[in-house]
Amino acid sequence: MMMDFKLVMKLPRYYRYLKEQLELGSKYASSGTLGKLMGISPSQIRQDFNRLLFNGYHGVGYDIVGLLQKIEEILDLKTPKNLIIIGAGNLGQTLCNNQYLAFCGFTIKALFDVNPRLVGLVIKGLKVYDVGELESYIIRENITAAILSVPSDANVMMIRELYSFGVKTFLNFNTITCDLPEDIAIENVHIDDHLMMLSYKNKILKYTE
Amino acid sequence: MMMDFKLVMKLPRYYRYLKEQLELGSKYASSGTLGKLMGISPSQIRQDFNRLLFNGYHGVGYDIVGLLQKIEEILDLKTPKNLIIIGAGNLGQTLCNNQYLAFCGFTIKALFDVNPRLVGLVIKGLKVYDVGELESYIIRENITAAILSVPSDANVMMIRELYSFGVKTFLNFNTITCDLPEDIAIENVHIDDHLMMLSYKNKILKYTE
DNA sequence: TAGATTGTTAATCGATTAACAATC
DNA sequence: TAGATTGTTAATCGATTAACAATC
Repeated sequence: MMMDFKLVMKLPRYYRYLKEQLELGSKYASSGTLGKLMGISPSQIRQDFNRLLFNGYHGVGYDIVGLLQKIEEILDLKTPKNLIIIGAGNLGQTLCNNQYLAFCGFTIKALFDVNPRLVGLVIKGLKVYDVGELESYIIRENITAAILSVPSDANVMMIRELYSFGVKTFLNFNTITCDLPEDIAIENVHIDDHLMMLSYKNKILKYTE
Repeated sequence: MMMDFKLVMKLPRYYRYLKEQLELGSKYASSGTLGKLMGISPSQIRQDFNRLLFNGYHGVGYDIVGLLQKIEEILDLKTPKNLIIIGAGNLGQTLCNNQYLAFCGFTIKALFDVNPRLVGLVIKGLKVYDVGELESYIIRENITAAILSVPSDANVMMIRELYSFGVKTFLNFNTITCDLPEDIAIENVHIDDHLMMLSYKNKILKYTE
């Protein structure tokens, strides 16, 4: 069964709210209470969970743990995936601390950089290698995913190189304007878009008060 | 006239593609070519631009510069806004280099941190102040926006404090589960959601090849 | 049992697409 | 003029909401 992408895109948000409810001590979440928390209608929640083929209990609600597991399964969060971070600058170092990487099944194996001053360092227990060692390292350590935290002018070249070494899954922070191969899994974090929306929200706030 | 939020949310993406076309030397973009580039239908583009009250030229297309200006106006990108960064760690330092901040009208005025080792430093030409100086600085320098790059446990407290000093516009990188005041403009960057989607895309790629 | 909430069908709403006359 | 593309109306599609019998 192929899951509708638009539904899948909603799952991380559901996951966050459900996790919170669990941590607050709830065992079940009803579409009513969850809907109020998330600002969506109970109907929509029931429709969505139905499409996940996940059943609740009449008069009670949905089992939170089961639902979290269901989402973990769909998103494949519990399958281990070896990942490297390209670029050991500030952003790369920030990501070394990210707790969600491990939570989503990504194990950071190493950092890579072109800067000889950074190569050889150990950051948060992770070695920084020269990008020249990428190919052998990727094959040796079975790397399947990479985070790009390099300057934008080096970004696409780096993706192409990694792709040629067999890495096809990328978390990307730069705007990409050219075409990439079809068989790539790329997730883009568009900080620029967020800043534009921040500007808009700031404006609306200013004009409504 | 109130602009539909769902339409506004599409604008940053339109903006990126239009900017690219301009830089490649085009003066006009037709709904056909733009649609092919963006993977959406020409009809949808014409409908959207119509709703922006922006007219094209029959047989030619839409004036790119004019359209960019229209979007800049709606998103209020050209109004100067004074911003501070809370947290001078790796993420805070990364953001000091961000070119889009200035582009969206945000001027970084200073950094703030609790760590005495960082206070007093100058990073990318920006002074790092102690958080104790927040109130006076915000009033003196007319700060209206802040980026939160602090550990998640300090995040909400920091927002509340800044809010009490009059700052109501925030770029936030942590998951917030509690309620915040109504009159806040907050834009959340959910790295955790992106990582979950990356995991899903990785899975789909694996199963389709 | 009474109360609460699900599961599911049907109705509504909004967004996307199709179509084509109008226009440069 | 012929060709291209817009502007706009109508048709379609999908997602959201409403409603309520079924169920625990």
